[in-house]
Amino acid sequence: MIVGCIFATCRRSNDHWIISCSSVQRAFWPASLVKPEIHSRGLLLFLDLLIQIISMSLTIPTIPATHTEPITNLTITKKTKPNTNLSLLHLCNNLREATQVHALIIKSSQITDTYSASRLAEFYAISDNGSLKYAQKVLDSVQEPYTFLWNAVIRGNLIKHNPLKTILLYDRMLRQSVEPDHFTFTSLLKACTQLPAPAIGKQLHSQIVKLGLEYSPFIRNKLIHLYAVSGSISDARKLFDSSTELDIVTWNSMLEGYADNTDGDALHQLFDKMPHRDVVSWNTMIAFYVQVSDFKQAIAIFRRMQENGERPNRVTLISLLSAVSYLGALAQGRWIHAYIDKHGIELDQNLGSALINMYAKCGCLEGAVQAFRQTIQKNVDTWNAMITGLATNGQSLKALRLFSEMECLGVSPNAITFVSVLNACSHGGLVEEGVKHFKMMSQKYGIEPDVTHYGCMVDLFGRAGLFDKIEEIIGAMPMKPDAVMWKALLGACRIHGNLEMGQQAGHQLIELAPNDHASYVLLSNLYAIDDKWDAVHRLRRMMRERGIRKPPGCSSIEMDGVVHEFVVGDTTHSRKKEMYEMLDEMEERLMLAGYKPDTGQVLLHIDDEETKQTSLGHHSEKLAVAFGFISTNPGTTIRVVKNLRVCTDCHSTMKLLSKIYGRDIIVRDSNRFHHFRDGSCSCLDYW
DNA sequence: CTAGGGTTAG
Repeated sequence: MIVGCIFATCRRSNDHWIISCSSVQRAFWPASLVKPEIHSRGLLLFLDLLIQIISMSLTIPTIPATHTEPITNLTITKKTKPNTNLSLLHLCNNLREATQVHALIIKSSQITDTYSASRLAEFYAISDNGSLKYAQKVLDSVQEPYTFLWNAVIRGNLIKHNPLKTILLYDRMLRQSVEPDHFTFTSLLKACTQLPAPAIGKQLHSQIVKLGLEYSPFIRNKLIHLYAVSGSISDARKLFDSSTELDIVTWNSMLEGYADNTDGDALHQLFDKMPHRDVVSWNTMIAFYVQVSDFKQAIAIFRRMQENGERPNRVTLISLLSAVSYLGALAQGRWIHAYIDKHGIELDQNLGSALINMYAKCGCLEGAVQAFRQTIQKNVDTWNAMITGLATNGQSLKALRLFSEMECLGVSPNAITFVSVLNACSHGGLVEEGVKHFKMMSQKYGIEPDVTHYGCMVDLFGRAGLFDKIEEIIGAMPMKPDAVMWKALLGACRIHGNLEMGQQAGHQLIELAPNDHASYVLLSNLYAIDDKWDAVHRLRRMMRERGIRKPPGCSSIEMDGVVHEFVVGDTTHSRKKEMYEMLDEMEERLMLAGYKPDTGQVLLHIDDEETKQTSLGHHSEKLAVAFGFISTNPGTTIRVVKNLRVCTDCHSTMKLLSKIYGRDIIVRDSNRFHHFRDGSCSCLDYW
């Protein structure tokens, strides 16, 4: 694109460059190349010209293609006052280069010019190759900094996630009698929202009113957002209602306020009233329903979004994948993956991790591996998602192998990585590996274990029945055990029949999580194994008195993109008759295979042995599997998601069923995955 | 002369 003529001379006057060449030589614009005369002044001028052209501060004359005459003189004019140094700033690729330009600006005394200083400070503050330290230096070095300069540094601190500094800078700005404008306040209010510091926000609001800036739509939207998400939803609404012109951001800010306050009714009302909706509006709705665990509604909103012709973006897809993961709705998850591929959406680290996580939560490791491969730019989150996926799906050794691979590639693990790795060890019964990695995290990577890591160790030792090790680790850790840890211990005591320690753990757990039904149920299960029915009844009574109810067991299975849910003894499904026939057949074949019902964990106080059995036989996961059997071709993998932990009877039943019917059955319970195949389970009968 | 708003996984 750059042009001129062969052996030209380059002259520069105040606001333009002239390239001239002798009339003998023909110059073509814009095809031929420029070769300036090699004398130093001409060369320098020419380089200057090139830089200006690259930084686009020049107006280059266009010459029609029909022009065939030789050109002897070209005049290139400047768009604005030429400022080579500042133009260079935008060509800087790293901080070193920027400081060199900074030096040029100082050398040429340009730094005393407030405009140049501002642009320099802005570059340091905002750009990726910048440095807040240098921005601050520029601010400090200028005799009389003015609003723009302050705004640049303030905004820089906000962008680089330093909201507190942002507000402190504002204080200094006022002391130096620099008047803030609406740009200043938008940054400041955002800082207040991030902190959050609603009280400071209120003070700012009054200053905004004093300065007459309250009618700026930017400021108003930020204020609404701040009030809405920091608990003053009515104040937000007041501002919203008093606004004369509402733009889409105003609506979305208010919408997000209701979402944050989990006020679904107000949210929906507002959403329905919106004159226009954009992708953010829809995303807010979807994220809200994911947040309140109404995943079906989240997907329903997405359907509506599509009907309205709004194209989903990355955020939409991530929220949606999260909903699909919870539901275990693999077909819908696959649809999203196909959508991503079809629209050429690149798997960035977030979307990639969300996709890996979705496949893993649906018990589909092949999909997870594919998504992992497809994510080109992997970060620690990508690796974590894959390691977690392998660990939760019972592929402990593969998880550990992947961890080593990650280390080899020089990716630094973080605290979450170690949660996954330790989980892999505990689920796989790899005590030594677990201990090794537990030590590694602080010794090699300087990551201090938190309560979740200690919890993993309790799980690890608990599974192996090493109760003295557990006491050791609980005694040595610098924090108090949390509910998760007590649950892990209680689980271990149940498996190994350690009534005494289990009792202790159970009571600690009930004290720590008195409103969690699982606390009572786990302890009750422990008692039930030992036939301590008195204790079981006491716990039941305690639950009743405290108004704590065990939610009904509920299992779901996805069929042709529809999620079917079943509860114990469900009789509402349209194919109920076939299902119950299938259940009878299953029971018959189970009996033939030598199955004996395990009634030990029927929590309900049912005396009649036969009723106990029926109640067991109709546990929701069995219904879901029966439905799966009658709805799919032989050999198809059955994937079930359960809201509670699977009981021992269902567990042994599933093992047998997988063998009898020659089917892989994958059950995700509230705690982990069970891949049943050919009579055994990936959890190795420990959960 | 210059700039700016809302949504994101594990």
